[in-house]
Amino acid sequence: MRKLDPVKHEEKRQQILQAAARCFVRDGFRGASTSDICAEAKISPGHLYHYFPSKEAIVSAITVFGLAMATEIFSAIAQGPDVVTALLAELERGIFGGDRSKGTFMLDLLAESARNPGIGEILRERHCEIRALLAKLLQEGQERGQVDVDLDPDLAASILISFIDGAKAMTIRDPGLDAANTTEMLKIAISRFLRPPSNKASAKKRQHRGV
Amino acid sequence: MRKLDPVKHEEKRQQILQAAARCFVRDGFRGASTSDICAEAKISPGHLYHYFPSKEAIVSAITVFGLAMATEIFSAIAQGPDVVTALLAELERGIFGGDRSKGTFMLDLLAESARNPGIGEILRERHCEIRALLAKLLQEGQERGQVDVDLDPDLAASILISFIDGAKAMTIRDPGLDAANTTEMLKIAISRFLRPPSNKASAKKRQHRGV
Amino acid sequence: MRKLDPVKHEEKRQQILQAAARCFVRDGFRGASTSDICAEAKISPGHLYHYFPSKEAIVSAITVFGLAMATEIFSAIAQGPDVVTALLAELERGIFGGDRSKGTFMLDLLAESARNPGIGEILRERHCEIRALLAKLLQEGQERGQVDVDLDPDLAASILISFIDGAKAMTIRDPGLDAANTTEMLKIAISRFLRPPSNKASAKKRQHRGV
Amino acid sequence: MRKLDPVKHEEKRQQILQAAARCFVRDGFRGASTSDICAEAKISPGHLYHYFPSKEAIVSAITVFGLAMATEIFSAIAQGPDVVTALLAELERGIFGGDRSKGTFMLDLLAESARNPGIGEILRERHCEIRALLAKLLQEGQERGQVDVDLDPDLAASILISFIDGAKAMTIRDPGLDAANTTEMLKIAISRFLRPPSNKASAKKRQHRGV
DNA sequence: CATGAATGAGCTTTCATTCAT
DNA sequence: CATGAATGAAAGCTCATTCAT
Repeated sequence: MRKLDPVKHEEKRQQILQAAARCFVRDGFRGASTSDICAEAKISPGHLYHYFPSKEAIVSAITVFGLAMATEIFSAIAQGPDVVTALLAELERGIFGGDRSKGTFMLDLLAESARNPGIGEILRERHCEIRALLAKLLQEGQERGQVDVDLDPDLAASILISFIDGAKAMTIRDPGLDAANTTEMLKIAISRFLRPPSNKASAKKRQHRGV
Repeated sequence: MRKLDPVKHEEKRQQILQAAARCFVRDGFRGASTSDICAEAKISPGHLYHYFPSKEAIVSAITVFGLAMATEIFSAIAQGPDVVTALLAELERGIFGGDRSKGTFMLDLLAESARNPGIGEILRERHCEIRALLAKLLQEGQERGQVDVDLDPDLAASILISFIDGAKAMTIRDPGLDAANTTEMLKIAISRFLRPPSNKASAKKRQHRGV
Repeated sequence: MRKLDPVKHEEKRQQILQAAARCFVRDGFRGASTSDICAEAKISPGHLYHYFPSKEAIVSAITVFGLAMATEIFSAIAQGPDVVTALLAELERGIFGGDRSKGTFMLDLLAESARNPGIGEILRERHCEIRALLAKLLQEGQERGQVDVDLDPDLAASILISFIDGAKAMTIRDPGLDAANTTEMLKIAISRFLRPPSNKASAKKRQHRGV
Repeated sequence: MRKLDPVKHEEKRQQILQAAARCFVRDGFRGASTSDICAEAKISPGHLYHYFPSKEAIVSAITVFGLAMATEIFSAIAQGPDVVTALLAELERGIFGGDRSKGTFMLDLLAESARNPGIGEILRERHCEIRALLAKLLQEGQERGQVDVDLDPDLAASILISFIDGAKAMTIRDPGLDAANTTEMLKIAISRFLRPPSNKASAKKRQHRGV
């Protein structure tokens, strides 16, 4: 009669993780209790510990999951023809569109990562993946002449990711911001940042003059 | 009959606030308990409530204080000759220099602001001040021909602030980043963003083409 | 899958309620702490909140329970042949008999009701029930000629209940009172209050003279 | 310069006591804190202990004071021509008139007396005084033929006081009660209780028949 | 006389976790 | 697999009281 189906087990685990994600997005890692998660997942408190050894483990799993999704999104972006266009689509979709509390969740995750070594390590590992993806994209852009070859792809990727993180903060600091205008301005910033200088020589000169 | 030193009271209040700030920087708003704060401030648990009516009030006061400091820094920046230089100095000093946990604190504050209406309001009010300061700086830059006149100063200011927020996240995502290289790259990003297009006509064209 | 015994849950709830009742009787609503209740019920402090959402809820439940018992007692009284006899039996049993601290509990409940709106509402609702019961009893007495028909049953019932409340205060004011003598005297007071005037005409006259 | 005027000291003590009384009437003995009392009396917490060694002492003093007032009132009553009239005047004034929270205060005091030996003793002592006053009044009534001589004055006095206590409970149980109607009904109850039987012989018979 | 700073025990409540069934 | 009873530490906060000035 008993089913020790590992597939079902994993399925349930995922359901709980989804429920936990909703709680964390809503109330933050500290603000959401295991009780909240159990209620959201419609399971008993004891049962939660059948799938996860601790709340920390849930937080870790969510972190892994959340960043895996980010990686996926960036993978999808990588299909697009143009880095700038792709990044902006992501910015518009993920930050000004729909549920802004996901942005808050990311900030929460970052803050948690800075204090919780376990989470921190996960973040850093996954960040490297994402950065590598973006760096590769930039490199391809450089090869196609769309991106300034003077920019170190890894470092530029880090900066671009920081722009995305910052944009999440922006919606909190100033919720009244117009999405279209802001995206347009971000587009200018990013495209100017990446675009090769019109005059190749000027790039060198600019660095020397320190503008 | 004599009213005993309200100065001393304020002094102690500030001491407690400093202690609370250290706790919040270390453990976050949720992670730090009133007990922790009392221990750090070397006072008894009951005495804390002689100076603050609730933990929330302490969080508010810290938020006000922290953002007032940010405003001050930006006021100081405004003295410098050049927006870009000033912003970069701040980025280098505040983010890569010294105590990076202050960056984490800011992310915590942002996340808290998104969920705690009281804190949110404080943040938004102060953000407006800071943004206005920066916008004025940009406007002056535009008048001096240092900044692209096509950029809306308010919106550009918001974006620049988001870059600073993002940079704080960057140090968490990638603690190994070299400060000098990263600052240099940020300098490129910011200066390219703000710099007037070499050819004035091209600016107009850009808008028409919608690039 | 199986829904585990809601009967057991209710049983434990009742046990805790009994323990709380003992604490409240002993120390009053304010004087008894949740710790006291937990100790009396032999459960851990956290577990109390598995059964009741707050101390206030326990107070409410106890109030409901205590007044339900009072209603029952009055229902039982209503079986007796005679209002006066029944009331006196209750007075003797409940006030001078056994545990006088239950009287104190009732005074506590009354004082709490005056200040705590939630408890107040419960008291008033239940009081109406009890008063109605007693009023019906009086009406039947009037029909049988045992009770003065000039007395408004509702008002007279209120007065009789106030005599019972007052009797509880009496045992505190003067613990040395002899139960038999006092009951006898109360019997006189109540029976004279309710008994139809020997001369029917005099009743009318009394009202005209306003004595 | 320093005034160790014992008169002023006593004056201040009384002021504090008045303030404490207002707090206790409003919030009860347990519900009112020493802080509340200090705020109401406009003194500092430390200063309170210059006049009273503890909160308990304040409660005691208030108890003494409150019951002294009650004694005074009954002394005043004793001037009137008729016990029943006097009692009713007091009932109407003190219970249905003005501030009903004073009734709640009395119930609080009774409950406290049952649990706090110190307060209990004060109550019982003062109660004896009041009862004696009332008993004397009743005795005089008996001598004048206004009161049934078969009633033991002390016991009847106790019962009458219990009616007053009960009336205080009545206003809590049923705040909508009409003062005039209720007073009228109480008048009937009290006057019938005390009034000498129209036929002296019938009194004896009544007791034997057990009506 | 008077202030208000300071204490520390205790309050109600929450929470992550464990255990018996 | 699943429940929910049970725990105990810790949270934020209040309070009567003491002490230095």
